[in-house]
Amino acid sequence: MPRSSVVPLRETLPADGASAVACPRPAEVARGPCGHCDLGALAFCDGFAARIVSRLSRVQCTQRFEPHDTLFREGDPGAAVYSVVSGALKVYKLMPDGRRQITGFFFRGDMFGFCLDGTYAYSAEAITPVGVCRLPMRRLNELAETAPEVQHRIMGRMTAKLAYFHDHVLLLGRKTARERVATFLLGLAERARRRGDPWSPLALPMGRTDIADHIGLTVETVSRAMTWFKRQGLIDLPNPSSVSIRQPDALRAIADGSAEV
Amino acid sequence: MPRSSVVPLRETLPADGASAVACPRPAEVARGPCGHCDLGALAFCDGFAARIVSRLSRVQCTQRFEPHDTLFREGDPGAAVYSVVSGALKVYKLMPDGRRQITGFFFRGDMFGFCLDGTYAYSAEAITPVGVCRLPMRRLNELAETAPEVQHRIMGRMTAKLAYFHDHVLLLGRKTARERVATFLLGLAERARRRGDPWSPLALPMGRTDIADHIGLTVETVSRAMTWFKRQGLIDLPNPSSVSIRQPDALRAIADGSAEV
DNA sequence: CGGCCATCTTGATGCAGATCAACGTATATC
DNA sequence: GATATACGTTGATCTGCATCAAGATGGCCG
Repeated sequence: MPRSSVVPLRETLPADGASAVACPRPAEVARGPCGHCDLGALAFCDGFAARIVSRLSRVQCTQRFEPHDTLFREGDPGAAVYSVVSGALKVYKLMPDGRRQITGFFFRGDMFGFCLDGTYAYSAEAITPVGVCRLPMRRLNELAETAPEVQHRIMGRMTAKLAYFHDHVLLLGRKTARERVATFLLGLAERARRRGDPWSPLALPMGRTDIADHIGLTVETVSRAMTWFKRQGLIDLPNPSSVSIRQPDALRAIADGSAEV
Repeated sequence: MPRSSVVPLRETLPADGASAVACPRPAEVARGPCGHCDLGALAFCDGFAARIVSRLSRVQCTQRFEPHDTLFREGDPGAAVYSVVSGALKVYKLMPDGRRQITGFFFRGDMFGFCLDGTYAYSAEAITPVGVCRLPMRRLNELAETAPEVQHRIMGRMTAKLAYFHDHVLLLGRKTARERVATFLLGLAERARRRGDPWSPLALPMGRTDIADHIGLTVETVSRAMTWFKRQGLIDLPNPSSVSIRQPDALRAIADGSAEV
């Protein structure tokens, strides 16, 4: 049995922890399509007709969470989807003995929280301070009935997530440790680039343990792979939470499994 | 590097192989919501208004494939989604060196073929003789604009697939060989039960190599796990392509990682 | 400044599952 | 019925990564 991080199954923060500000209506954050966030083109509601934006704006609710806060837990009734406004968070499943699998990291512009049978199949926890835009699924469905573009956008986000899972399943099922780490780093860099964040040096807000629990390895193996890349001159590690990608092509070759090494 | 089945990267059948009958319009199969299949409540169009069913019926196209036929290949322009009418098929991704990851098996009532940027991110191949109902994505989107129930159903299928991936990623990232095989067998049985097929003895239309390439193991390890379950009296293997689940609870305990062994 | 704690890295060792190698078993072909 | 071919099972050995163990590094707080 692989070790994973073996979460002690202790109680984490209640989902409605004190640090979660409940739905402040005033537009306190900044400019954006609906006035509630500063995501611009990354916002879920970007490009929608004014009528739709205004209705979304009325049903949405902005929340903030601190590191280690739990947004919701596996098994909770799943009433809403979330759009990340700022910060980073992770979504994971636990096994009865504490083995953990992180099924996704989410950043500015990402959406998560889709669920089947009205129950979340996984838990969500903030990594850094996080701002989210919470959209009740019921309201979203109502709105979507008369606004095909809403449905279309939701489906687009879900399709992207499905594509990501196909890749990740290939990674977990068939790639070696170094291939996994290389793939992970390049994937993070690509996502940073797409949302307009610096991708080299690339920020690694999550710890080594989280990385390990995402790509099916142990902390030690992740660390060794990183050190090896560094010694090969493929990356630089100015500090544990950022990476400079020095030779993207070489890293890409490793990630694809086409490297000669 | 795990061995996987190392597909020789040879050319398989062209996607429009001779055996694929192109869109016979007459309702040749049997009774069903739209008259083109006999899926009943499993059909994509089940329960839709007559107007919708009739429009779906006009844009759909029934195809048949023989074992080893390729429906589409990774990188092909992705113009349609498929609903399985009969038979079994698999969807997979390849690495440049031939390592293969099967990302899903599909049976009667299942849908697949959702794709991002109009390009399939994976290949699809028939395992047994297969009948599918092909729905052009463009037409489906048009229809969905005025029929929220269509959008809603598509989203439901996608959400189910996302939930499956969360579970499968946990399996691949954190479960042992026996846990994986137990989980796989129970998952197949559950799906068979839901679609009204016999679940014990359970049919295994796919070979051991396919199973291995789905759950991230080698054929030998899959075989050994099965033999072990058999010796423990948890299952019976009347022949390689069917399993009788003798002790579902014990198997479930292993699958969950809560077994004492 | 110094001690503490969490996190990351590095080294030594062990083992689950991959690999290599036969050997059954079943279906197809002539 | 003999032969061939694909697939599944079983055994022996090897190895990549997990595990165990111990430093290094750095932020935080008294």
